[in-house]
Amino acid sequence: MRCSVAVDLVIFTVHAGSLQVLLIRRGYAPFKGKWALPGGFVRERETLDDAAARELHEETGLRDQGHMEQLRTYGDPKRDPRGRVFSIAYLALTPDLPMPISGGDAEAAQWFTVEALPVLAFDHAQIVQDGLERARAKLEYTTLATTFCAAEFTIPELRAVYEAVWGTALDAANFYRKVSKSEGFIVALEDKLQGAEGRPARLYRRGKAALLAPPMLRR
Amino acid sequence: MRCSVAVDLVIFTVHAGSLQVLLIRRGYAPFKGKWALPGGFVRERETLDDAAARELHEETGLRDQGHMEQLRTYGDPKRDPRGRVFSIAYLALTPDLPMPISGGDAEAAQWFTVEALPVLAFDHAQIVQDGLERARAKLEYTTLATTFCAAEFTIPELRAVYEAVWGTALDAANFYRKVSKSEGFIVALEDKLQGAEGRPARLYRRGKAALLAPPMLRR
DNA sequence: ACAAAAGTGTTCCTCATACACCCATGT
DNA sequence: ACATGGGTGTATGAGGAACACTTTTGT
Repeated sequence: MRCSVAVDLVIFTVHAGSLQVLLIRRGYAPFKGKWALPGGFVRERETLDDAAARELHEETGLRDQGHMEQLRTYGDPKRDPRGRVFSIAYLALTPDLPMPISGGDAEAAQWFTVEALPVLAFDHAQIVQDGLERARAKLEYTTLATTFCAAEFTIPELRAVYEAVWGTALDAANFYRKVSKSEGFIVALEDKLQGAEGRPARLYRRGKAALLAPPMLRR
Repeated sequence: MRCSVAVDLVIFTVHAGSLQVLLIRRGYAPFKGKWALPGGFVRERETLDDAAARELHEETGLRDQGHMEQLRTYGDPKRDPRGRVFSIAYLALTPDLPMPISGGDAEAAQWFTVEALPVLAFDHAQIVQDGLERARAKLEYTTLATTFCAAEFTIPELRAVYEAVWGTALDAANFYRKVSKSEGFIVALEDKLQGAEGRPARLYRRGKAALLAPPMLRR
């Protein structure tokens, strides 16, 4: 069967207290001028993970930073007007970046708050939705929330990540206890973050644990 | 790029107190004579879900019974000696079936206990492993355990499913309470299962809920 | 001194675990 | 009667939610 295989990326970041996804404006048909997920075709000798990592690097300049995992594959025969195109979607979580590098065949690249997305090309609205659910679920039982933060961060910053991704308010006191007692989640540093209002918060680094035990549950 | 797209199925059932997976013995090269997951190429006008459902029906005779979901996609350039073949793996959970129908290009089809698998073709050992982990995790927070049971089942039978999939013993008393109090998980019937040793157990049917709240946690 | 935000103490409640015990059936 | 396994009662403890309270900074 004639077909092509592409990877598409749902790249999330937390910026200004809200969860944002990176979209590009398409420079060519089909859906020229429409917003879409960054992505591209898989090359001859490339694994899927490599293809996704390459696309992430082209769009954001990131390499070996943040987190990336396969999301799911979309293969409806009518999803692409050019013919049979299978898309393997990846989910990427990145720290708050300066501004996206719009390279390649995109007219522009821009971060959008997930609550206010434009109309998307192909089945990309569905892909973003699936990525959003995966990301929300993963914060519950993994330590991935820290990949949204810089190398050094405070507990209130980490809490802001959870609140942005889940769209809910968390009790600061209980969050503090839970996170600081969870084995291997975060490691305390000596320094404190100065300059902000109120009592300065201690700085932390990511711990080695990948799984959160006990998990952080949302209501 | 020249490539093909296939679906491969990890079909689990619980039989004789142990979790089993359906394998076929390959009738053609490559890996002729080796055990592998059932699967086949996706057709021209077929969605991925349809291709997986078709393969499931060909192998087991099942249609619209049990549960099926996409697992993940495997696309290493060297995973298939014939060339670039992407495989979209599906996870299927079925009730205890009579015997597999060995149709198509397989020499034989057979159920294997997951603890004693033969050497598998391609990267299928990895796929089974991933399916196993997904299935184990899904029993925790969904009601999918009932798809391993017949239409009518007892609570001890349901418990046996959990014990087989997780490979752990559960407290019968606590399991009973938890399962019968969980909203929408199972609905009680009037009948009881006769003929067994000890006090007869009441029969139940699947409830409408898809998610288990609160979840059933393994240690 | 006061506002603001970090961090601590404490109470209440839900739910998991463990295990003793009662119930209904076959032999 | 008694063995077997279904089903119930109940004590204990861990962890989540709520919120009052103390600490540390900037202005």
